[in-house]
Amino acid sequence: MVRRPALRDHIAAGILDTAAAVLAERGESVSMADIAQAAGVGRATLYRYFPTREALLLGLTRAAFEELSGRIAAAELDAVPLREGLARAARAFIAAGSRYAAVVHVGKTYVEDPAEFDRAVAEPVRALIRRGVADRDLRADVPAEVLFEMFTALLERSLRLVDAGRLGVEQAGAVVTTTFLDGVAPR
Amino acid sequence: MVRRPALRDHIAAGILDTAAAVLAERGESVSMADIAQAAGVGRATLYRYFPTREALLLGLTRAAFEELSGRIAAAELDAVPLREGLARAARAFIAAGSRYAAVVHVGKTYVEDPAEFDRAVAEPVRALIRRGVADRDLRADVPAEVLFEMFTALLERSLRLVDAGRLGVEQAGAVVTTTFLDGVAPR
DNA sequence: TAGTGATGAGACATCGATATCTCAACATGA
DNA sequence: TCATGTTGAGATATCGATGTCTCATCACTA
Repeated sequence: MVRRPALRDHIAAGILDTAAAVLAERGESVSMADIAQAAGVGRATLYRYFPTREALLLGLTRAAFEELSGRIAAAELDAVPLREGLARAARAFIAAGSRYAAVVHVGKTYVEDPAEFDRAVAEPVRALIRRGVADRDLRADVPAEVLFEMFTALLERSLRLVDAGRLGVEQAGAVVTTTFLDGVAPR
Repeated sequence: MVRRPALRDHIAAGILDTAAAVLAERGESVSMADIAQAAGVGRATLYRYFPTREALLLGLTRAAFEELSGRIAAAELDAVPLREGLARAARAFIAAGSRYAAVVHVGKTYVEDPAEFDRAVAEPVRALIRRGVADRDLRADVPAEVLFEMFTALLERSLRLVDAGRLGVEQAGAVVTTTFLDGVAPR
């Protein structure tokens, strides 16, 4: 049985998806045995695809980076008004789902190139917020960095609610954007 | 040297404070050796005060519960307007500092009585938000549970910024309350 | 100063997780 | 059917962390 490389890649991707879901749900403490069981493969097989735990985490963050950087680039955040940009950014992260959630859990320990990750994923959102402050579309009494942290805080919590089935994908993006910009008190 | 029980308790409290700070900063993966070193005591001494890791985590969540439940009770959230209540709740959690942050990191795994913790700490805030929705002081197009999650998301992120020295204690409470209620776009 | 008790350092056993290896069973293609 | 290659299960070595123990040292007190 000369299994095609494509099939092998497909299986590896499936394992990564499962690993992302398990990591996002139960945190970094999940073992290789846990991941193998969740993915429905033997532990030895898991090691054939990812020779070390580190390799698996690197593959995971790599997949998240590729998904997120692509979506953020496609969102063209610098070409649309602030509100639309924030909505697009929120949808991009929420669409990445547990891939991004897993990276948040694990931290940037296993990101291959943290500077590149920051440049392609976080920085466009930061730039959008800085522009909002400069255009007086955002409060200037709080540093733009703090506004960025508040936005990602809402985003990450919404993502967890989506994964837990407590919030729809469509709603999540809207809740994040409107809460961030307008707050939850009726105007 | 017949050391007084009071002194022993004081040392134990100091160890818990250090453990809370280390856990809040580096997550649940910190070892007993890490905590002992951070607290400036020998590893054997640490085990004399807390015979197991579980005992230490239990002591930690217990201290956080006592601090938080006291502050929440004193805040009398049901006796003040919504905005003031949210501000008081935010200040209560921020004042607890790394004690609360550590519990967030560890989860409720080591909370002695999760139901009691919820009743005395989370539920008063939930009730405040439900009242806000009922009084039409808060948006009704999103479940109160989701509003609660957004509030705690902002709160926990602000707490981390305070611990990291990127936000002042006074500012943090104001940022959480105003962002949650009014958003960050100028009205 | 002598005695009591706490401390820190280090040795040690144990446990769980990572990582490696072998082997029997199985699926696919010739 | 046969050969090839993949898989799962289990045995094993290794490693780090937990938890236990001893002992020399030190601080405080009588």
